[in-house]
Amino acid sequence: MQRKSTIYDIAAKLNVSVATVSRALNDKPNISAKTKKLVLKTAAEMHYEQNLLAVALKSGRSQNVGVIVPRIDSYFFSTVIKGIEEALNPYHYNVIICQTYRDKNTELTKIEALLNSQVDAIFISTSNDNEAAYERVLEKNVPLIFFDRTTDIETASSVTINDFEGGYQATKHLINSGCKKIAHFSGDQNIPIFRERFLGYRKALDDFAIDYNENLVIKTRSSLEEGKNAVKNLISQNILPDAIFSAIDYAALGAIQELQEGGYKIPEEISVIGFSNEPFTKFMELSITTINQFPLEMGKMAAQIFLEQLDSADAKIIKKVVLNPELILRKTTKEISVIDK
Amino acid sequence: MQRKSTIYDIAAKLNVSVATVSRALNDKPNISAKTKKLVLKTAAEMHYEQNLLAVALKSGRSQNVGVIVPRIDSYFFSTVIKGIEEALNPYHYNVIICQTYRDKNTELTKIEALLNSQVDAIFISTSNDNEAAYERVLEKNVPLIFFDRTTDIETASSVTINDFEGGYQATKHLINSGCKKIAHFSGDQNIPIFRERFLGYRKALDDFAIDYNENLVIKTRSSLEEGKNAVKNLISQNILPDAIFSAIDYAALGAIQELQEGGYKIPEEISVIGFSNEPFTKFMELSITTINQFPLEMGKMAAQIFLEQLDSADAKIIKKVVLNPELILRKTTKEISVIDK
DNA sequence: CTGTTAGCGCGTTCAG
DNA sequence: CTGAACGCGCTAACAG
Repeated sequence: MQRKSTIYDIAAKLNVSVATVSRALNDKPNISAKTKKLVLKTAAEMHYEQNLLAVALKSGRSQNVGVIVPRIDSYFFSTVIKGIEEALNPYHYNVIICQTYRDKNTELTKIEALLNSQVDAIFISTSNDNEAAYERVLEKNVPLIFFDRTTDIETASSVTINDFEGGYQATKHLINSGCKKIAHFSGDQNIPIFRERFLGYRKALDDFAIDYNENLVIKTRSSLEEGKNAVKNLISQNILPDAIFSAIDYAALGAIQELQEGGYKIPEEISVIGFSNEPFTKFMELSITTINQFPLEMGKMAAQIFLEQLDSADAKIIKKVVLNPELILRKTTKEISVIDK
Repeated sequence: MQRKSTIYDIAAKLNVSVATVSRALNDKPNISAKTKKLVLKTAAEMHYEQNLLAVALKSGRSQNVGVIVPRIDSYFFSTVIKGIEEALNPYHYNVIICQTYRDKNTELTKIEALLNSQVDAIFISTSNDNEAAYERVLEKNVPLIFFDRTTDIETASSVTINDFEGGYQATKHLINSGCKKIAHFSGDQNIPIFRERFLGYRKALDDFAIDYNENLVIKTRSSLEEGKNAVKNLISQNILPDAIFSAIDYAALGAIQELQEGGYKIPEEISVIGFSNEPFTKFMELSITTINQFPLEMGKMAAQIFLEQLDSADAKIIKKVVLNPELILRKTTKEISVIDK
């Protein structure tokens, strides 16, 4: 194989110094047009390519950023990553992806690994509260940007959606379309985003003077099965509602399937709203009403914050961006029958 | 902020040389247990962390690999990447992702960028034939592993699925379940994988003595709309078949929706098979029969090949792995009515 | 306008 | 067992 050529090789060949070569290659001043042209020409001939590793070591900037997510094979996360990649691409950043599977220790390991790799920023969707590690990242002055889920750290930027508002909008729509007994399939209430969706649900009930019934709130994890079980649960208790707001699309799908098997008409007898706008919600014969979390925009926004922090030198600006979710009306809910207040 | 501590800092503090520190940190021989312990202790106290950039520059290995895909927000690609990440994780490699949007020039740019970043390997799913660039990668002795789609380059490894076999299996199943007039929604026939699927379809027809009718082959791109249009096309020509083998899941879905709107019974009147096992195919009320391409395994296998090449030092071994696809039977096809030959 | 040289942080000969 | 010194490839400060 042919060894990679360096600026020394081309300097030797031309009998000039490496500084001159560097100047020519990097379009720096203080060099005659003639020698510059010559350097550029022979560099091309020798198939010279800059070793970014050396540049990184010298400059202290690796032009790599790390993105930490639970998993990458999910529409939401891969789309956020897409957004980050697209926004950072013009600035020649590479994005390194890390999966944690929601494991606290794995998350910790990945953060350390990225730090060791000298990434210029870390984007993270966490549910693990590795506060100490986040502080360490910040201490080293590498920008830390939370997305989707965030923590209480004041000094880190974040991009999230207003989950409370999402829960509120979903519930309000069900009420406005005539539903009066609304169940909620909640995620793990220890996780802030699910807590917020639940609180939005509560608030909407309050605002429209509908009594809260805790028996109608069922904790479900992100799976089709849990949605089915939740419906079975309601049926067995003989408290089937006229609407379900599921904080998780997959659980909404399970609920719909279970209801259809039971012969219930959707949305006439029971309306269903999911959350996240997973691709399948659009493709169903009975497409599912759900909440758009704008993952692409979320990724781009997060990248944008990082870029702004770069510009502002050391006066690091913290931004807490909260995106507004969007209710996407489809076939599992009825038309609005009440004037929107 | 506190500056990152280096081996010089800890050497100074202990009044030893950096060589000693390095030896202690890297568990090398020729060092007394006592000083080693001391170094390790103070390194921890000073929150020392290895700068992988320096290690990389020194060793010539960055511990980064690049993965180039058309887009990352697709189930297939994100799952392949997941497989690569999981397989390489234990060996402390980071994976850098690049998107090309199938643009030839973007692909070229990304390859160069990865090379400049000194990645230890490049994994790529291409449809662009940047042969010259691939050769350059190989010349620099960085392993190049194609997955999903490959080229004719002899000296690069690849992991693909047997698309011909996939097309054959799908068509054969339709025939065995009693279908006699089978349409094919093909992708772009200039792309090898689609060409192969088509050829598998042809071969199955031949093997079972069914006449080939080119009017039943319709070129569709990867979208729901194109599947709908293809069905409309067949109906308008009055040559509606009793089965459709679509080389693309999305087109299969479009076909199903159009057929259902037209009041046709699936699979009784018309069977449909897709290709790729996109997540939505499983979730539909009428779940879609399709072909599993084993993306996770594909990623892991590709990573495995890279690891093997590392072990074998310079005697680089080329591997061309072809995975066998799997027919996943669901509700859009009928039971087998004929003994499988 | 050009060349010399000193690091960036680390691993690794080679002496001792 | 330990230390001095070099080099990975590049940029930048300083001299000329």
